[in-house]
Amino acid sequence: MSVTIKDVAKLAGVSISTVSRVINDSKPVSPEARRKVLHAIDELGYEPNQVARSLVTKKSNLIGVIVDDIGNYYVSQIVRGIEEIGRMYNYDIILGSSYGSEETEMKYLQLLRTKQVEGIILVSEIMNKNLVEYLEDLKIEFVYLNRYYNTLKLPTISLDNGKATGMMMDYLIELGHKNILYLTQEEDIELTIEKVKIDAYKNAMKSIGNTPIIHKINSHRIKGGYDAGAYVKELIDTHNISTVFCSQDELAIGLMNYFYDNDIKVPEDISVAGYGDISVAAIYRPTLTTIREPYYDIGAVAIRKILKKLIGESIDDENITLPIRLIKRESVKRI
Amino acid sequence: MSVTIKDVAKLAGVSISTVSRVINDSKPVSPEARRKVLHAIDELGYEPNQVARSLVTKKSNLIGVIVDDIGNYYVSQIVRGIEEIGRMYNYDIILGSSYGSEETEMKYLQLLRTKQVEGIILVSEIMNKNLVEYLEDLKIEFVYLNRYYNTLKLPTISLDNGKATGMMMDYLIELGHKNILYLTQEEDIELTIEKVKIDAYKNAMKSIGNTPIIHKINSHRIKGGYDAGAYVKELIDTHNISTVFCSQDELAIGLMNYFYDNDIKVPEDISVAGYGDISVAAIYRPTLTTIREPYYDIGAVAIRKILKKLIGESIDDENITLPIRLIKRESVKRI
DNA sequence: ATGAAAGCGCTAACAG
DNA sequence: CTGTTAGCGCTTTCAT
Repeated sequence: MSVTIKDVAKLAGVSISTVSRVINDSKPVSPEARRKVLHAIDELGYEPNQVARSLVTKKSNLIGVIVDDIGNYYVSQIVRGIEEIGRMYNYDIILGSSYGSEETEMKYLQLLRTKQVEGIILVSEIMNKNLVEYLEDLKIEFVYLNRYYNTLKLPTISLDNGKATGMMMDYLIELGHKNILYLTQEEDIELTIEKVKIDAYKNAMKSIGNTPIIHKINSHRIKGGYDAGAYVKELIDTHNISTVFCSQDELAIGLMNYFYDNDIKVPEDISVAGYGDISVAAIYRPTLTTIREPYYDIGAVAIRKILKKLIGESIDDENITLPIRLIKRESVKRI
Repeated sequence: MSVTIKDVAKLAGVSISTVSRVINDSKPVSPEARRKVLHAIDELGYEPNQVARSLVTKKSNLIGVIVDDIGNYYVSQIVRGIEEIGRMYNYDIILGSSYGSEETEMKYLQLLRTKQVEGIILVSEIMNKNLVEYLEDLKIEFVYLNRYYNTLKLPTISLDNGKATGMMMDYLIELGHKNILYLTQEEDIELTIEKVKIDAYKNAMKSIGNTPIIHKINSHRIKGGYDAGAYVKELIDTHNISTVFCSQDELAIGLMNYFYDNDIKVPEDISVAGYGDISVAAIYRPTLTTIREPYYDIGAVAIRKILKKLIGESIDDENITLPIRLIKRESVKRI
């Protein structure tokens, strides 16, 4: 049996209310009584039972986080942001991974409700309509993060992906590139964040009087980039491409792997640019020129948004504009 | 106000005990009553409050997981293993990262106690003596996982690192390598898992009548491997080294980066082997020959161990021997 | 098979 | 400033 508030009260010779008061600093307590209570707590090694406390206060100090796959680098960075800021305000996170299953996402969502979490952050990669509906009329605070899909109806943290794409294009053009191939995943274009990026790419190409050359594949993984290699190589030859700009770093890495395996030198023979700045981007050789998406900050802002509703104005809003940065590395060379 | 068991009871026209019985299947209930209760639950969208339930049953169905850094690939794999198995038995995880701070580890530990977690898994990278003591006389089930240090007093999941090192050495020797440099991090050798690996390396070298050549550095990160590059290059030249065997993949990748940046070709000029099979090992070019440590399984076994104590024999023991595998890739070539 | 009632450990009026 | 008391939502005897 673990030690309860009663044991402390008894040992200290006061009532349980007094004990409660000192551990919560909720009401004035005489120095004498406080001393005795503190002593008793120390003596007994007492730790307040948060479950009991939650039951009465309705505050679990728990934020539920459902992610696609904690093994993904960008996901882990978001979680890290959530966690670090959460800890500052004494909130802990309870974590679940869905691995892309709609069913699992829903299951976790229900579960988190029963655990009385005060807020939910969802890091998803799929477009789960059921879930969107479910969330909409949920009384719990939540933020919906999705790297690929736009969900206009749900509170989220968004970045100016169009501007970022434009930055990269400006850079490439400045280095003398003209025939730039854009490699992207094909998805339901209307719902997709990719739409604005594609538009930005097209605009940039038009601005230099060039025709956009887009190749869509059905993957945003490394393997997808690799498998697209052969066809991309054809496009390079037939269209005199000097740079392949990939909509995700994973595609870029896959493509560079293909090039390496087929003796095509990056950036000597062809430049490659990515988007995301996943961890390998700086480790791989040649290092990958890319756009850095501030995953850590996205997580941090997401939980701030929730905490703000929960504990109010004491959260520093800062109205952070999330910094998207162009990271110049070795995979793109001047022509 | 959310809907409680009382509301269900009222609507169904039965007592709360009856409702409790049907949701827990704890005692026989007449079909008629059951039907009414189920209907009411459905009508109201009732979800039992787990906090209240935990308070009385003393079962939170929560496992606390404290990790060093969820952003580390191997850590995320362990967590994934913990989570997937936990979910099978209806246990959720509450996660905290310590980022190498002893203080944070301790803080989380206390916190998890107050949250009434039923078990704790610690994935640490440091040797936190205080914590080891604290854990020792804690009544909560726990497993201590540490990739670098041995803690004989604590329950853990251990691998045969010596055997794995031997496997790699046999492979290298079989390919004709004789002068093999072992690159490792220097630590308090007695407490370290590295000790057995170094011994295995030495034995293998002696078995072919060669003198061990070990270079110790004070890091197990990519940067450490990179920074060691210049000196390693000297050793290669002076000792006619044909392979550098690194005690961690991170060191191997750092070293290969150095080689790439200095126009030394792997594996043509020098072979490199790693240990761990972190995610980049298969992505990097050349792909890294290494030892695969079964991180996912380590997590899975860790939580199984705890659940076994918690729910008893119903957990399939399997007495899994964790598979350590030699992964042959491109970074090592036959001489 | 079912309901009444006690109690899990704690907080928050309420009365002094 | 302090103690008494009434719950929070649920499970679990104990009667019936």
